[in-house]
Amino acid sequence: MESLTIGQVARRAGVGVETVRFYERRGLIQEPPRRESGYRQFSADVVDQLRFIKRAQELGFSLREVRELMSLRVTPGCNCDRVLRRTEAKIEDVKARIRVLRRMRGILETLAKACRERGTTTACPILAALGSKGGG
Amino acid sequence: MESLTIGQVARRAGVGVETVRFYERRGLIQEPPRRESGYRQFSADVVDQLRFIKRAQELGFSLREVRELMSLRVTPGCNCDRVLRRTEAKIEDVKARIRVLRRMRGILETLAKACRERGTTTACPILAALGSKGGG
DNA sequence: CTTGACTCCGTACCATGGTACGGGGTCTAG
DNA sequence: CTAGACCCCGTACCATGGTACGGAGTCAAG
Repeated sequence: MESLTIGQVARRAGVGVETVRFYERRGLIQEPPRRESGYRQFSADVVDQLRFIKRAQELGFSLREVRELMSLRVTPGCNCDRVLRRTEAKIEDVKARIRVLRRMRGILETLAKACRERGTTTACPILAALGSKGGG
Repeated sequence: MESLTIGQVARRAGVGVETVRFYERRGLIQEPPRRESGYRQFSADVVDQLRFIKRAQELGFSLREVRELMSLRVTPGCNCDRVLRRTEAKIEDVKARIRVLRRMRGILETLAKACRERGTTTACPILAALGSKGGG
């Protein structure tokens, strides 16, 4: 099996070398074996793991959550029920976040609408709603 | 005009004393006049400003953004158009976050469904999707 | 063997949004 | 006058997600 240096996995995954070390410290990727010299020897799988981290982050997961997701992957014997339960919990988590954001969007849209429909002499309804006393 | 101590404005606004000082350092509230002793003398308006900050934060504005909003608020004549534009930008921001989360929810639900329907001898589809190459 | 790119490590630093600590001064009620 | 609550300040600390620095060792090409 060919092994990759930290620079190689970093480039292939599109992250920085320091980021890979950072993820290692945070437990998102396993500590790889080393050469005599101390150089890390990564397997190509780590590139996929790094890409998974990036994707999950883009989807709003914190590194802590990503680590949880990835720890399921490492479980020997693949305890699929536990994986499923965690995934379902994560789905509920995502749904809750969507609900919060939807509420925010609704409020903001109501405010923006009121603002667009205001009379020219009327005070800004957005600022009013946020608690302004009219310019002070 | 009665003046309030930092503890009084903090209690009335429902934030901590340290938080008020923190906002002052960040430029979200003006530096108030002081007594001879150095004690801050806040006007009651600051309580409203602190509540404004809290509400804006709940709507997803960062402190930097809140500071911008407040500087608009202070502008004489209430520059409503600029407030509206920032609010609309924030709406787009929130919408984008919702889209991302919805996509993730879809992916997670697809995985969970496949997992529930898997044959007992089949490898966990969730782990497969996470990039597992067989338990390493 | 030299050169230059790469890697090692610990540590410090950036922004964000605060919270906590410690040693001092102040204010107010009793 | 004293006790206790409050306030002052600077600074350090928490978590999050990295980025940068500097001195040293390593590796591969020429």
